[in-house]
Amino acid sequence: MARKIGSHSDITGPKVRAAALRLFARHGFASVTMRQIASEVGVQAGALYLYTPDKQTLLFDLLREHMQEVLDGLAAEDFSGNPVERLETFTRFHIRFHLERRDAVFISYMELRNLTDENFAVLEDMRRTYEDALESILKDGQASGHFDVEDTKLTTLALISMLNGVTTWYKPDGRLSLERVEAIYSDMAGKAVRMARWKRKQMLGAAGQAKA
Amino acid sequence: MARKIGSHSDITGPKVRAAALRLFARHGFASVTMRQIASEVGVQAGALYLYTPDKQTLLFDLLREHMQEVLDGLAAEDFSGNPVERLETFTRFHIRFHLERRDAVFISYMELRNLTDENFAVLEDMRRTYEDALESILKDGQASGHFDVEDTKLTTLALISMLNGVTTWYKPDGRLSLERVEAIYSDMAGKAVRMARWKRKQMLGAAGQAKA
DNA sequence: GTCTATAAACCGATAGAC
DNA sequence: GTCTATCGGTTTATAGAC
Repeated sequence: MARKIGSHSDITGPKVRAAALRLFARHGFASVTMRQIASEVGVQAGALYLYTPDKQTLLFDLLREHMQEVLDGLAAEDFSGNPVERLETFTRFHIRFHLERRDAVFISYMELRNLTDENFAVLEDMRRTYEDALESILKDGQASGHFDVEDTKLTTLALISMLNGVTTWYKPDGRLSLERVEAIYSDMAGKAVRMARWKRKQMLGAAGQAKA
Repeated sequence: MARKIGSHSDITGPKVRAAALRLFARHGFASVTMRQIASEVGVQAGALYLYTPDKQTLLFDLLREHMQEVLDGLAAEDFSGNPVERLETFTRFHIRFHLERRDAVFISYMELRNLTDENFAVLEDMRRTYEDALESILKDGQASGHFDVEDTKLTTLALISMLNGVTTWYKPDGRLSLERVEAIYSDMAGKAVRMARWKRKQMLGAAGQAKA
């Protein structure tokens, strides 16, 4: 149980990542210095290199960790139900989960170009996996007649952009509660893709005529 | 008409701004050096200070110039017609105009925090003016019964986020033409805010009953 | 595991020659 | 208007003491 004095690897490590995440989001990767991060943690700059081989890898690890959490969180959601319900589950999950990780979301969008090509490719794959989850909902809804979408890929990107926007203005103690924001966005997303009632009736009518 | 040899102020000035815009968008303000910009233009680093007092002012001038162009462009559009038509005009303008200025759009979103508080406030005012133009369309449509929006401010931000997203993935020689992208986005925006037919009928019916 | 000290390079901005 | 040279300060990363 005895721990060597001066050994804080399992404490300092997470503190380094947390400080780096916050500083990168606040000031940008390029303009944050290793000395700033070290100062935030309460160690000297040289000590940081016990926890990361270099500055760029520190950024990459933060972004990969974030994307993995997003994918794990999505996998833990309950996606039973029809496409309309699944879309609501997705939009509510996305808003809630991303609002809790605004620093990481911001960095994920802005600092990708500070990565090497290989590191970028890894994150790009993870992002695509996430987008595919939404697109498959749209495709299913299109097939079942719940949705009326011209282009599922484009619509996927449009919806995610819309949902991401919430991270740029939402304030936890602001005018609207999280529940209300989730509801409004979820409603907008639904309306943007759902088949209109009159159009659905028209199609059902045409199908009936075809049968008769 | 004779021009002093070595005098290229009216040529080099724009070249400096163009190079800075491209480099800032590509690599981020903080990681672009004055020497890189100078090299791109074909002069030495010291010569740049004939065209800007310092690096930060160079960024600010680029962003203010961009926002002014956006506001001028918007003012030149024809906003006659009902709210549904005006919303389409706005969305198509936004997509077209922003896709032609992707570097500036990207920087406008990411590099605001590298500005002084005063400079930031100037751009924030201009941005708000632009958002207000969209919100007034939503308010008018809400009043006229064309739209069914829970919160015009939030919806404004959501729509602009959605439209901005196009700049992150659109490729001029991609699968979809600009016209088609404009049409799909405009359609999605319209559906997201428009009053459903059945709901409008219900309201008109209720109004009729109230009269009787 | 953290410190101090330092290497090697680079930065923004300025001064003065032409 | 542009150049060269340079000042004063910063950076990432490493070496070695404790």
